Amino acid sequence: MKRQPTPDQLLLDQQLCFALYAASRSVTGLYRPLLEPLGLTYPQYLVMLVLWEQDGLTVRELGQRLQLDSGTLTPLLKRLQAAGLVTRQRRKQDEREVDIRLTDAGLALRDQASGIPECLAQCMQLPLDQMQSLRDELKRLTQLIQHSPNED
Amino acid sequence: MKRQPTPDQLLLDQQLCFALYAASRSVTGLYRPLLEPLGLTYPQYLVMLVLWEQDGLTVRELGQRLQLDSGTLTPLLKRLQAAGLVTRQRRKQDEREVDIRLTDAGLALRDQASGIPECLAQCMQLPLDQMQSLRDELKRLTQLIQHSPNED
DNA sequence: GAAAATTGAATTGTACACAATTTAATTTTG
DNA sequence: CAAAATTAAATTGTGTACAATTCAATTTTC
Repeated sequence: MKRQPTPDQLLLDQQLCFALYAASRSVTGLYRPLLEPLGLTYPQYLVMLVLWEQDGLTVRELGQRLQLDSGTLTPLLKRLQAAGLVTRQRRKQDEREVDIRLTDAGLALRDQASGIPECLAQCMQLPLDQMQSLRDELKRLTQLIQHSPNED
Repeated sequence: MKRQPTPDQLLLDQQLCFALYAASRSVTGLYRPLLEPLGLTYPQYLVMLVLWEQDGLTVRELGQRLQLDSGTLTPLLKRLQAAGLVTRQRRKQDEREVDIRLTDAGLALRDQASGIPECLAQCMQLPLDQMQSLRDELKRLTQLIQHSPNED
């Protein structure tokens, strides 16, 4: 009455998906103590990265950049607004769109954040070129998935 | 009065972390339609993978395997219990520990899930050897982070 | 140009993540 | 062996994710 063994493909350690999931949460965990002094969570930090790069985007444009929908972004942006880092305002040209803009405090935070990437590279103990090639492989994978027939 | 440009290291597309975060959510999205017929979410599927491999683990042991804490696992396991896939029972030897065991239905679900890994490999459009090497790089990264002095 | 379709945010509801606290059971120690 | 320390789950509270719906503002179409 011996139970069938689990086929190899269902073993946790074989799964690319779990390796991704675990690595992603691990790296987010590295950011936590670095972002805490800035009063940001990791997804909030991503939104700030986008805005530091290009200010005055709509919720939709932020969502395209980060692959997040309004159900995630709306409450997140309200928290950033409550923290005094961004403003939210309906656009004159099209009142359906909400313009997200950095406040002075939001822009100023960029200087405080500027050391984080280097600090993280240290924490990861991974040579720069390996980090870059891993990053590029992951970007390629994401592209493949999002342009595949299953995801549209 | 031109604003300072954002330094390269703060650009979203430079970030390994964002590549990881986006890839992880993308891949989870591929699972969603495959898991929906089984009535499982992706983290629930991971728990089932562990139990199919080794039944009768405690919450703590599951947490070690998946790197999740009881705050995440307790409600998730209650949902799996409500779905009739697992049982939760205090251990006789040590009543602090809760033993998680597959029901017959939980074990039977393994057969339904057996096609998923292959189906996913197809979806990802990535050669098997590349999937494996990417997986191993990610596992190495996770190891590095978890054994680094910052994470203990 | 008004009805119909589309679009962009917001809202609602479910399910993670994870820090922090609580509770109960077991171990360790004086 | 009893008080103190430790451990394992559960609970509480905050913040994502994301599907689905709603609502208001535009566009399209007849």
